[in-house]
Amino acid sequence: MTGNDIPEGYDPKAFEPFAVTVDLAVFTVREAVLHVLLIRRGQAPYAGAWALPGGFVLPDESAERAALRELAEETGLSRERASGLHLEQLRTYSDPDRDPRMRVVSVAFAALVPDLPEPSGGGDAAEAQWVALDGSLRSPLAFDHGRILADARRRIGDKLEYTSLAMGFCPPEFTLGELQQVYETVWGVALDRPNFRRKVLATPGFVEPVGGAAQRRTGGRGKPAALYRAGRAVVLHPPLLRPVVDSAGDTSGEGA
Amino acid sequence: MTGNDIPEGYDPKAFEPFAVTVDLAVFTVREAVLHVLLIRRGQAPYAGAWALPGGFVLPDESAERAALRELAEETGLSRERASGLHLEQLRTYSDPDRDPRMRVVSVAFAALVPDLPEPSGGGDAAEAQWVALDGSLRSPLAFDHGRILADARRRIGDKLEYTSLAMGFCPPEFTLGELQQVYETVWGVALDRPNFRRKVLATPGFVEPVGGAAQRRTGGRGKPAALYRAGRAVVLHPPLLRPVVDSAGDTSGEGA
DNA sequence: ACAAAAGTGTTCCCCCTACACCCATGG
DNA sequence: CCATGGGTGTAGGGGGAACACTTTTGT
Repeated sequence: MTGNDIPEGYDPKAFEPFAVTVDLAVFTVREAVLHVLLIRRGQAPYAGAWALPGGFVLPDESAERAALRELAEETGLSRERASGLHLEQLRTYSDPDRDPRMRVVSVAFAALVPDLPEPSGGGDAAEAQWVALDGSLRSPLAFDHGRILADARRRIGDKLEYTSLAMGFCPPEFTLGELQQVYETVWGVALDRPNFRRKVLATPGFVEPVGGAAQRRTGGRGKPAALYRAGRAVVLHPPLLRPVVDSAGDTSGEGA
Repeated sequence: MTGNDIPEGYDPKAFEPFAVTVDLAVFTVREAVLHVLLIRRGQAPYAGAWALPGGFVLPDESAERAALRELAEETGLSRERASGLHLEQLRTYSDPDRDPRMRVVSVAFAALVPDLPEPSGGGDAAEAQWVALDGSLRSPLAFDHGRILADARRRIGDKLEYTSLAMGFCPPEFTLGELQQVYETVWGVALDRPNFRRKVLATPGFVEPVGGAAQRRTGGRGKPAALYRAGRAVVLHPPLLRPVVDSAGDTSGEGA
């Protein structure tokens, strides 16, 4: 609201103070498995449990800025490199008792990073780790972070259909095979390669070929793939619809 | 984050307190024009300007609860009736100087109401008014509310494509013509009636016919239309794609 | 020579678009 | 009986799914 309905003579400090934080669901794809960056909690509450990285919003920064700062800290990337990553606001979680200690309102963000050479980074954050989302994560996350993570994962999957989001998981130059890997990993389905290729190339400016192609990347055999980089178009039209999956797929490991 | 990265001996009160508020973009369709519920500001800053209704999040309620409370207050509806309305969180706006007086973080919501018999409601809120979004609104909104409104409007338009959102603008029982009106009004395009009908009926459980049909509603001539009500399905699949509009349409009136 | 991965071509079918056409009611 | 809005039918075209096929590399 910002300004109306303020009772006369209202004093903001009369209210119990709200702490405002950001929580980050940072995703990457490593070896065809979706991973999230998590932190093992040291103190109570939820000592020993996994939690999403995050931190307080400082008095002079927006939630977006705080999220970017935290992203850089937790991944060990420089501010410049981090600002090139995809980072988007998810939604805000504000249940009065989501933190037993005090009133904390948290603005959740989802971030996408390519497979980093270093596991996490030797910077400020000590214990951030990539955790696979393949069902092996059994213990519930701290606070309402399980829900946040599930929401973030769903949002990412949905946006793959009609945006260039998937390239956020890729290095600056990538093959169409790598891009398809991302889709298959996030969605947990197999896609037809010829059709995938056509759809991705159908939207002008979605990906653009880089001239000097065919550098050998994935150690292996087979015809060397052409390299592409992300184009200007951020919306994929027509969208790349996810095949309907009747029942299967492992959505486990997030029940918190 | 909720709990990690707290500096040792951290005292939350050492931080400048954040006020947390909700802002509501409440939409309705009246006479084939999209309207928003706005409030004329009395005091500075932005005295005399239009603003979105909203208010503080109280210490013991979530943002969702606060939004519902405000929605009921501003529309004059009972809490029960209001809770039947569509109300969804949009995103959070947290620029440090979005309010010149103090640090205010606002969680924005979008709400949809059917065309109410009463203009706004004789309840608590004095001056809430429906304002047409047809380009006649020239003055910029207070604070960053112009941006919030634009974001809300875009989100609503987008979600019409693949959800049952449009029925939020309709009374409990409605004709397919009325439903089509909603789409055409929000999107600002004309749709082919036979095809609209088929698409809406294609998803089982999206709308369901109510037995005793053909009540005369819109004073008028023509064959009486069958009545439908919202079904259980909330996703429209396949989606009802918005025709590509090359250039025209009035998106004005929101530049703030 | 064979496997593996990239890339191209082609067929079939479904759905969407566009209209034409009938039905029911009010004036 | 005509205007108006509700409802059904149908021909045609575009695009996606499925799959066959060629190309280029490593072993």
